[in-house]
Amino acid sequence: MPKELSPNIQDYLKRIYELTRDGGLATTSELADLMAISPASVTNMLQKLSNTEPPYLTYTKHQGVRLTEAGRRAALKILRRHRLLEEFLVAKLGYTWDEVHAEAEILEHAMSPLLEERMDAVLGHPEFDPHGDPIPDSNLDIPVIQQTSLANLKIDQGGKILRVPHEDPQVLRYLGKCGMRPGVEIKLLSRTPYDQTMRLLIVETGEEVVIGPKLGGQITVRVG
Amino acid sequence: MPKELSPNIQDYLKRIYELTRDGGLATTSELADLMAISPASVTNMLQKLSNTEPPYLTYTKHQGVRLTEAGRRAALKILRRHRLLEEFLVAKLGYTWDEVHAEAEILEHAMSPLLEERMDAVLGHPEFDPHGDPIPDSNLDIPVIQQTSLANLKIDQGGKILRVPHEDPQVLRYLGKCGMRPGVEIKLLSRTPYDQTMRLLIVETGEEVVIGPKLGGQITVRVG
DNA sequence: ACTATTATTTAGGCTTACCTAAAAGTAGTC
DNA sequence: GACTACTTTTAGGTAAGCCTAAATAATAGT
Repeated sequence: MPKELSPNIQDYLKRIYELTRDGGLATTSELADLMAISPASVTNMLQKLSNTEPPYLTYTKHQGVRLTEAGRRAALKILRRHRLLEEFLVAKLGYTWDEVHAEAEILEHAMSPLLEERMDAVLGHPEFDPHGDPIPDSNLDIPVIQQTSLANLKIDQGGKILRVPHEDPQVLRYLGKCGMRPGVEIKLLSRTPYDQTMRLLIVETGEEVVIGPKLGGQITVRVG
Repeated sequence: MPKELSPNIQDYLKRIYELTRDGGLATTSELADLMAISPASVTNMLQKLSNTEPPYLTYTKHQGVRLTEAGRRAALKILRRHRLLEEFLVAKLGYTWDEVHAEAEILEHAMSPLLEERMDAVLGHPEFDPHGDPIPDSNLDIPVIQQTSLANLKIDQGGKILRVPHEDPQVLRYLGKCGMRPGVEIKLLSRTPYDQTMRLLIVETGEEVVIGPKLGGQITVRVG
């Protein structure tokens, strides 16, 4: 019986999950940065979490960490709550997509299994949150969709925006105002040679949008 | 600018508020009992909370505590969140009145002012929670209603149940099954001489209910 | 009024999770 | 291969909030 993890630990696991989605390792300083705490504190916690039974992560000194299966499941559990909450806040309480992240970040740790279940039910078991991020189902399975980064689009290629996985409210408000929301059809008009800045057409409105490569690189689309 | 109080401290203040609603003092052991922690821990916290600037309570060694105005306001803030949450869970997420207390107890500490405001709005600024307890408004004013304990009813006197302020799910399920819910009209049929057990008529259904003096003493009614 | 019981406080410790400062390891450049 | 710069770890410390055990104050019974 895995005992109840502290909110702190849940946060560490969630962050590590996010940092290692590419299959690589997460480093001490990446984590320290992301969580706005000192590297020393991170080292301590990583050591602790790799010496539990079962261990939540595999940790190699000076190299980095990755989650074990136990760690991954714990991370997905929180991620499910987080994304369900975001969807709930938008769908039922009139939040905008830039307001939900910070709120969910706190509420996710105060959420009982019953509440999770009820929210899931009244939302009709949603598959995606307001940013288009997939919500793991109650078995922690994640819907898989064929997707690619906006940065991979070819000139004149169109697609539908799937995910805008930013957390910064300012960024989200800006993107929202441009029409860069999940579900929106876009087409790549041109790309500047040197810095890869993209000029896009919002198909519905005919509006044109300019997006830098850094912002655009994280937005994912389904081409076609 | 009063700094952000920790969940722990908020809980202490809320408990003390509840214990001193009769105007008296709360004692160390009452608090220790209620919070299921040792008396020594309570003493520590009481000393701490009476030495802040501003102090949240006035504490006299070996006598007891009561809240200051700052303490009372902090307590009401939490109480508002707690009761709004209870109402929200019942009205919007299909909870029963015996399930909401424990859930709200945790969520109340994770609730932002924005969330409080949105819940209040979608509920239409409710005045009472599912147990009939009054919800302080956003100025922390509490609706006043003329009420008396069920224990004060005279034989053959009728009234409408206003509050059933129990927390124990078992008790609430029992009372609910009997029809003892806020809003229900009842009439006192008889009272046993020695222990004051009450026999009541649920007016709507014509059903009869027997309630001990301890349970009944906490239920409040509006007579007439 | 005195003693037994009960309630409360003091004293000293533990755990979690953070910190800073100093030591040690890793990597890139000459 | 050695020097510098950077990252990471170790060591030692702090604050919150809980604990137990021992000391002290209040209360109640005779």
